[in-house]
Amino acid sequence: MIRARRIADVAAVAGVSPTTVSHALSGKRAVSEATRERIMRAIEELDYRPNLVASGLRKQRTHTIALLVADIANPYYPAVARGVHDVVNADGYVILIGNTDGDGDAERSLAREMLARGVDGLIIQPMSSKPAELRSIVGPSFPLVVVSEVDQTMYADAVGTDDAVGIGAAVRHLAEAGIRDVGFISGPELQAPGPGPVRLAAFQAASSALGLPVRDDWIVHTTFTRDGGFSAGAALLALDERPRALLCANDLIAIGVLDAARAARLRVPEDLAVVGFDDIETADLVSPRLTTVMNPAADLGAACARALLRRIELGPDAPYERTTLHTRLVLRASA
Amino acid sequence: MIRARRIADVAAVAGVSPTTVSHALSGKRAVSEATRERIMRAIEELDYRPNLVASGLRKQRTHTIALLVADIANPYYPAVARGVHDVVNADGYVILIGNTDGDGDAERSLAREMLARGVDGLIIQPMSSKPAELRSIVGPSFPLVVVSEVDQTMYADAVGTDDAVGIGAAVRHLAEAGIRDVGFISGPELQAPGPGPVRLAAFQAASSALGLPVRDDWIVHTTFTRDGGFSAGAALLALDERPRALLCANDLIAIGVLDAARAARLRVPEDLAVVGFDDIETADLVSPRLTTVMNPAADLGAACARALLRRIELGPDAPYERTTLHTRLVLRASA
DNA sequence: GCTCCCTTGCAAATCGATTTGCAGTAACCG
DNA sequence: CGGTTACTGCAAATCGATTTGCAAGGGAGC
Repeated sequence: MIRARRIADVAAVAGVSPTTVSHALSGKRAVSEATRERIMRAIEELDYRPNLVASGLRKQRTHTIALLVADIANPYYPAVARGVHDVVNADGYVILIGNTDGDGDAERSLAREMLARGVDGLIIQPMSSKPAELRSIVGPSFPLVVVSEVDQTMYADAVGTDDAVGIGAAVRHLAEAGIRDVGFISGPELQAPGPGPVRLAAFQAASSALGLPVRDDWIVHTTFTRDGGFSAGAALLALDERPRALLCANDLIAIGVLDAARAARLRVPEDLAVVGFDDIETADLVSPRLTTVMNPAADLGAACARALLRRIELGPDAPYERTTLHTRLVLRASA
Repeated sequence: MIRARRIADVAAVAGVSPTTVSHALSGKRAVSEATRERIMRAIEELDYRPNLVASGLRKQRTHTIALLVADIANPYYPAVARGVHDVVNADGYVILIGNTDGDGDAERSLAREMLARGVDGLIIQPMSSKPAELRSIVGPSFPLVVVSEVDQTMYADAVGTDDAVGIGAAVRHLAEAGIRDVGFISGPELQAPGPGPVRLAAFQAASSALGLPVRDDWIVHTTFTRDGGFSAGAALLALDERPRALLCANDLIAIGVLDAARAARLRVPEDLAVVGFDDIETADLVSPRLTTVMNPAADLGAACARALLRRIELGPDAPYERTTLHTRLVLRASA
């Protein structure tokens, strides 16, 4: 087995010390043009690639960042991941990815797992952990970006979307169509500020602002999946008094509701209006095409990545910042 | 700033040497029950977590693997990634992910980038690089799993799907419905054995096996996207003699073809039958529901992960193995 | 010609965990 | 009671790159 090349091998071939090779590569100290030339030729010849594990140990910088999402197989997150990837890759970083399934223990243990591997920063959309907990896990000066609808700049840099704006537009749109009996299907019922509760609160706020009643029995929690939407939707549609419209905390739930409506032989939007959230690609492909709130996933990922790189560069003393991206209602056929 | 705890801190608190702490943790050498107890208490008290960068440097094992896909935002790959994730996570591994966009240079440079970070293995679905090239990059004894429709056990462990079986079933299905004029929309035209060319070849083989003509002007290449499918489909449908059915190298292309058919005011499947490949979730949601070849993405990811872990455990001397997963035709409404 | 500075290079310490060689103690046997 | 074995523990070397302290050599200035 051929051993990987070390910096010492390069130094030997070039006839200099490892120090000089390192300086030639990093530019931390001047190296004569002739020497640098010899070193570069040696590197070429040996196909030398610096060992980033050793370098990471010494420099305490691995050029690796961690991205923790609920479920990469959920259609919303890949776009986020891609946004992150493209921004950080351009700066020579690679991504360690983890799926938490929205579980608080998994979030915390994966965060620790990543930290132990010396990542330079962490991007996470916490579903069950509080930002303060995460901050205490990673330590006070570690680059941490949380995705959150509410301001978290007490604890970390934050990136989020103005979900309330999109939800408000959706409620207003329904009200203008004369629809007052609106239900809401949220995500799992959790303590921490995940997207479900935030969107639910926005729905309640928008409704009362318009003087619309909010019925507790028309507010249900389920998983962020098509199946979850189907069963929650079926339950609501089986009520004696059923809502005339359903707002859903994400598109998968909304698509499940479309299934449920079809199963209940209800016409959409005539009998039941359905509004989703996220505007995943599929939203434009289902029948009827889904009216939904557009959530800029790739932009969000890119913004997170930029916030993280900025923090890595600036160090821990600069004040935390929050970036807010905009949502908007996309009118299609389902409402 | 609070420094992270080192093994020396634990040793000091427990009143032993770092050696003993390491042995207590790894079990490589016996440690008396009393000592182990003290060490564990010290670890608890200090919230010590071993630095995996240092450990990785010494042991040459980072418990990190790399996964290189064409585009994580493409709906097929997240399922693969999830399958890989769940299998390796259970063994304490985390995943470094990279998007190659099917570009050969990106594949090779990302592979090197990952190697420099000391990953214990690499899973890749090469779109433009030959397995032999990849093997030469990673070195002869490095754990490498390639996803490929054709056997690659000359160079690496391989996992693939029997795409020809699914494509054959699709062609036969069309033939049985009396459809002989079939076109094929493949992926980008590349030298290496990506999924596009393989599926195209399977189509040609299946057609001639059934004595069906294959017209070159009904075979086109495009990107693996909905837009690609739309423009390629529109071009084919604008021909004077247009095909009666279109097989597509993936579902996104097929969905784009459905768009094109709608734009050309053709009925599907009456005027044009459309068959996709992959069976992504969206395939069941479009209108008409897409007939497609099911490609077991999560299973594929899991199989890759198992193959890689097996290779890591067995070492380089065991012969390369190939795992083949099965595709099958899913009949829905579009063909 | 002498001093001072600048350039360039090297030896050695460092990052944090692992592992090998060596040794001290206790227990056990005949 | 001498000798062997088993059990524990430590000091030091190691993984590979980076960085600091030191110094040699050459050139410039007076």
